[in-house]
Amino acid sequence: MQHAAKSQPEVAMRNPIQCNQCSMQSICVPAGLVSSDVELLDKSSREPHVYNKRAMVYSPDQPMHSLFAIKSGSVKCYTIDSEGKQQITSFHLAGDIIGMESIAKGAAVTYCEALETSMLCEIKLSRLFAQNFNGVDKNLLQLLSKRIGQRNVHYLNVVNTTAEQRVASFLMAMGDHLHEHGFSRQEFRLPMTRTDIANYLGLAVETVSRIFTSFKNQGLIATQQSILTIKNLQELQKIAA
Amino acid sequence: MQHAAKSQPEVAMRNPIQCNQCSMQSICVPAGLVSSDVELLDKSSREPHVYNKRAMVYSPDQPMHSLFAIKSGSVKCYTIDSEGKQQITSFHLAGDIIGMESIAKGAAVTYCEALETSMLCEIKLSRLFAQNFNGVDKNLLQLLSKRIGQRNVHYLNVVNTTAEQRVASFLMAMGDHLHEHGFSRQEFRLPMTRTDIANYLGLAVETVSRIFTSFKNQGLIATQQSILTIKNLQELQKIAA
DNA sequence: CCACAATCCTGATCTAGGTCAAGCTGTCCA
DNA sequence: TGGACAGCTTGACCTAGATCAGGATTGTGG
Repeated sequence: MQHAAKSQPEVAMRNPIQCNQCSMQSICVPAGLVSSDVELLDKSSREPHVYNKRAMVYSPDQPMHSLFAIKSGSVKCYTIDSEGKQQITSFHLAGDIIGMESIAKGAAVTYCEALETSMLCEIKLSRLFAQNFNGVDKNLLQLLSKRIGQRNVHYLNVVNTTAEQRVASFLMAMGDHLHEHGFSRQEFRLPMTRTDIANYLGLAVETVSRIFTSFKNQGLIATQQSILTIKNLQELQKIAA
Repeated sequence: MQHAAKSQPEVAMRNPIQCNQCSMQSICVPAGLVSSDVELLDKSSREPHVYNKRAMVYSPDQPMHSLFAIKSGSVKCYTIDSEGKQQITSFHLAGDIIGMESIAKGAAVTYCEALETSMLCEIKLSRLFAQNFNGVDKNLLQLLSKRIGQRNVHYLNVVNTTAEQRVASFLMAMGDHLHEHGFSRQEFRLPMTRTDIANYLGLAVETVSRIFTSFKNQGLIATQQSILTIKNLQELQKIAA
C-alpha cells in the first residue's frame, strides 16, 4: 500500500518480484509450497497488474476463476442495491487475497475497485488445481476459513455497537492489519473517503466526521490530509471493545 | 429440522441413514464422491449424534478438526462479548454444514448450541484429506466460498437497512432455505425466540415483536405458537428489498 | 393440573444518530 | 492563479428505534 513510512512505488512494477522473493509469500496462496514449486506457477500468477485509482478489478457476474493478491495499494468491494446505491462489503489492503467469494459461482459477486494506484497478482485456480501442488488446497481452505471468521468479526463490530465503537474498531483493524504486514500500526494513510468509511460501517458521513473530530479533541488520534496517527492506542482499543 | 409439514423424528436416530441414501447428499461435503467412496468414510462421519435443546455442540477454543452436518433440528452460533453479552452470528437449519470458520485455527471460534432436539453428523477433516478423495477439496472450497458470500449477504441485510427490512429479509431467508431443502417456503416453525432473532438482527426484542404484530395486521404473515405462515410472499419480498 | 418462569406483547418516553443545510478546505486543471 | 468540484466539517433539527415499565400468554416441571 502507498504508505507514509514505507512505500514501494513503481520499481516493483518494472521489475516484477518473483514469488519466492515476494514479501507476501507467507500469506499468499503459494504459501506452504517449496520454492521449486513456485517456479511452476503460471507466469500470469507472478506478474502484478497495475490498476489506477477508480479502476475496476472485477464486476458482478464476470466469469472469474482466479484470486487476486494485493501487492500494493488498496481496493473496495461493493454491491449496488435495488435503488442503485453502493454498499461496501469490504476494504482490502496490501497483503490481502481477494475474490474468495467468487469461487462457488465461478463468477464475481461484487464490484471491486482500486482506491488508489494498486498492484494485484492474478492467481489462477485452475493452475493451482491442475498442477496439484502439495498443500495448496489446505492453504486455500485455511485462507477461506479465516475469511469467514473475519466476516463474522466485522459483522459483530457493526451489529449492536455504537457509532463510536464502530469507528474505533475500524481504525484499530486498519492498524492491526498494516502492522501484520510490517507497517506502522499507529501511523498510516487512509486510502478511502469518509463517505466510504461511513457506508462500510452503516453510518452517515456526518457521524463519522463528528467522531473523528471528537477523537482528535480527546487526543486519541491526529490527522493531516489522509494520514492518520493513532496517539492513544490503549484508549482507542478500550472504546472499540 | 423439526417441522410442521414434514418431520422425521427419532427413526433416523435408531437406524442411521447411510451417506449414499442421505437426503443431504447433494449439499454435504461428500457431495461429488462416487458412492463407493462414501463407504470409506469414517463411521463417525455417518452416524448422527443427537443434541437436546440447549446442548452445546462446541465452544470457543475447543480443538476442532471436523465439520458438522445438521441432519435435523437447528442451532445458533454466538460469541460472548467483554460484558458477557451473547451475540448471535448465525442460525443454521437442517441441511447446513457448520464449523467452517474453525478450520483456520483448528479450534472453534464461537459457541454452537442446539435450539431444539437436533441430529448432527461429525465430518472429520483428517479423513477427508488422508483418504484424498477426488473432488472433496474442491467441494469443500466451494462450500466455504459460498459461506463467505452468505455472510456478506447477511451483513448487507443488517447494515443500512430499517428494522422492518431486516425482519422481512430474515423471514424470507428462512423460507428460502427451507424451500431449498424440500420444505414449505411459506409455512414453517421458527425454532428461535424473538430475543434471539432481535440479537441476530441487531434490534431490540420489543422492535421485533412490534414488527411481527404489524406484519400480522397487514396480513403479510400469521403465527400460532412458533409456527409461522407467510401469507403474502410478494409484499414481504418487496419490504425486504 | 397447577404454579411459576420464560417468552411475548404493548404503551410511554428518550436518545443516538440520521437528515438537511451551509460553510470550509484542498486539489486539479484551464 | 483562480474557479470549480469533491471531500470534509459543523450546526440545528427530527425520527427510528432503544429503553423502561407493565401486563398477557405460554409452556414446563413437580
